[in-house]
Amino acid sequence: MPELPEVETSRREVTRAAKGHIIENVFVSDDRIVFDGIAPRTFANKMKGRKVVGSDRRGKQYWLELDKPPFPVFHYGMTGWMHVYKDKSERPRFCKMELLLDNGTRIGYRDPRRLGRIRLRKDPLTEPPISNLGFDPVHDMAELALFVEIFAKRKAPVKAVLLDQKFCAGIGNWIADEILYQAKIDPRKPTNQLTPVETKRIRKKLEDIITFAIKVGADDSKFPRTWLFHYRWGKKAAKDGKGNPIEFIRVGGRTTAWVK
DNA sequence: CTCAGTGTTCAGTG
DNA sequence: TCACTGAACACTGA
Repeated sequence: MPELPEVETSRREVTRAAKGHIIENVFVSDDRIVFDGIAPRTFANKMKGRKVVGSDRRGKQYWLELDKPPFPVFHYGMTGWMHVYKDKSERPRFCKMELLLDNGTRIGYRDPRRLGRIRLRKDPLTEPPISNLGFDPVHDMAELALFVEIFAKRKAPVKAVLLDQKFCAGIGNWIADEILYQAKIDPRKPTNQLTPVETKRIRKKLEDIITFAIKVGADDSKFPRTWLFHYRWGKKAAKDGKGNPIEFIRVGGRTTAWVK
């Protein structure tokens, strides 16, 4: 479930569990895809004995700050998630990495589809992939002027631009659809054809939706019933909260739910 | 058995 | 170089 609010919620849970503790042991699976640019064993060796002092995030990427670099950077892909538990027997299926802390807590990264990535960086903010990201709505929310400027230069469908992490870091498929549904804008409309008023609505909804989703810990049962989110998953004859039919089309290479 | 999926990357094209 | 599009990646579950 990992878009910005889900990743932020997970980061907070992991940080709460790990901050101030020493990593006593590390389990790694021999997965050369999920571990990107580093051998799993090397990763484990670098983590062992380190103390977790904090964490930070940009877009869908976050990292743990240790008492000395390099730091582990996590990206959940489509199916990655971090689990916190006490007993080894709770280690999840498809576990790619597990940190054992000095208080017995275990933090395990699970990723069945293996589209997530674990990396090691000395200074995550200044190195790829994070250095390639656009603004983060929580840390560096862009001014309206920047939205207008970038939208004017592009002609891709507005949904495709919202999904572009070089524009804005953290938006994924459901948030892009939610923004455009609430802003009442056709996802296929090229950004260079949006009016200033439409652009302003998009910016506002983007900020509101992400802020709210984080506030409720990305618990979708707490999302307002007016949000498209609750109605978009039933593929057949889906209707929104007002009974309007939801259409499913393909935009930006993704299934897109919207209401005319 | 087939296909889509809360994401990213890469090849091909303009 | 850049922007854009669509396929590829890898695997589960409907």
